Amino acid sequence: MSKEITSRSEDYSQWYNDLVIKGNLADYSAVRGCMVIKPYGFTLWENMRDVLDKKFKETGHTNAYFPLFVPKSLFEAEEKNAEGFAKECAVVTHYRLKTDPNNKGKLIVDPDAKLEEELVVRPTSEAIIWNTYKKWIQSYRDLPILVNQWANVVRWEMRTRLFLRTAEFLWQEGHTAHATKEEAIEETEKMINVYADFVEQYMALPVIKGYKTENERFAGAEETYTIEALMQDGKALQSGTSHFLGQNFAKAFDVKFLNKEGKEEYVWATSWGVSTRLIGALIMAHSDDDGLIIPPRIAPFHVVLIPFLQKNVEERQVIEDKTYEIKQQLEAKGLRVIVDLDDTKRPGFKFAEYELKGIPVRMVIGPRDLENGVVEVARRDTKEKKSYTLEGLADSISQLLEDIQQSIYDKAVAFRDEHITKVDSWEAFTEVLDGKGGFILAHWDGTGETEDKIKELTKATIRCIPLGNELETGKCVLTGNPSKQRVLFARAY
RNA sequence: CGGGGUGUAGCGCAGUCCGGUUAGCGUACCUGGUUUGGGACCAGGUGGUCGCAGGUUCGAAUCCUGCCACCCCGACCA
Repeated sequence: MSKEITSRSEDYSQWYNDLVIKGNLADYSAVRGCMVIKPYGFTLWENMRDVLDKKFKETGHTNAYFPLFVPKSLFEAEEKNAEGFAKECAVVTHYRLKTDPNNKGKLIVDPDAKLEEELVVRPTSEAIIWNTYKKWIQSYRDLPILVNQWANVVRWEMRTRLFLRTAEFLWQEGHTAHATKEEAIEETEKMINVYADFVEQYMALPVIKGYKTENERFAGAEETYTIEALMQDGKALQSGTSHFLGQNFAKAFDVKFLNKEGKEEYVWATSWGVSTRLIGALIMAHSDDDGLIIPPRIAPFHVVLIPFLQKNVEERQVIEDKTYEIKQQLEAKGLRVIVDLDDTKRPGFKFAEYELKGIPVRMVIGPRDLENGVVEVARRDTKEKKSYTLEGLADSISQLLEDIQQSIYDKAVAFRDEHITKVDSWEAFTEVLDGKGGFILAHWDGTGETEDKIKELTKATIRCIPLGNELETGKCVLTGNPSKQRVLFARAY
């Protein structure tokens, strides 16, 4: 009806937009390229954030906060990083507005209030953080520094998409400083594993861990690790990255420490981040033509209770009481529950509404059910309906939620596995790309030129060189030059 | 930034080509009633600077000029 959503087969992009908007996660705003994350969407983000934050703390990190603005001179210190972000930076040049003398009631930028030094709105915080770390670090005893910040960043993208690419987005960025290269690399790997575990176990989304080619690497990094997820349209989505920054930032910001031998050395660095983009990944990986499908572990609500309210006041009260009793039982087990008592809407309407919003379990409570000591339970992922006895209900629902979590994951794994194709010829490469899509494992001669050429010809990029990749001699799928291993290609968001 | 499209009630649209009473339809919303196990029905109602700014005209949603925003595709990117 009014909330009808476009089907995936009809228009995948529109389907995605419909889910975000009509599923109540986010909305467009008056600011170009920026979105409003609505309460329902933000609750989802908070749930994700809480799990990640706990994992960061368990791995020894603490939170801090650094400024939104970066003086241009600091920003440009690490050249490669600065160059990489230069063309998408918002820049503050003035600090005051004034009334337009020619047009009362309107404001203009006061030309007399020009900043001596322009401020870059952070697209990422390495510069301001390493400028700070310089003050914190003198000896090996000051290391490691394991800091994370939850923040907003701005990247002035030409083309934006809700959650996937907006001009401003929310993320966390970890920035660590270490005494040795080995320790920094270990940290980089540790954090990509934290991300992979989170995404797989909580978001029910299987990922492929790997490292990026030089072309795809973060500007200023020596090595970039990535987790790559697969969307239902066969395109890959980079879902998190962890960078080994070597001594690049330490050198740029002159951050040295005295080691145990009393010798001065540059500090080794890492940075790692995931963003609200993960919500986009979640939507595109799991949802269907009826709406969102959200894995229970991060869902804003686990269960919606829909009582069938009767006209008769007494009967009505019985149902209502029972509904709240069930709510309490479920909440006592730690479940997040909402009750819908709105009797201006009919049940069918509500069913569709909560399916759209992706609440994992719907429970219907009516007189017919109560007579039999049961409630009707429908799971969102499969739409399967079943009666559950009231006895031990909270336990059986907890178990059901676990089953749903697992089954969403299993489905995504099956889809992902079906969409990893090994190819050995250029014909097969393009055929798979244009046909079933997904990941392609193919030989590559290891040169950036070949990578660029493949991208130019097909829009496919090397998503990563999988961790623990088997070595296997072969011939590059494009050039026929010798290759030591297969790498993972895909078209990507 | 290039190509295409859209902008009229909260949402979805018609009307624009060919200017002419009071700008219409669906839905949502409000009131009352009947309903309620998969998107209810009847009756009555509220809601509009027709994206913005100029211009042409007796008269502009409609014609002209400029601008803005958003969507889709591309280049760029997380």
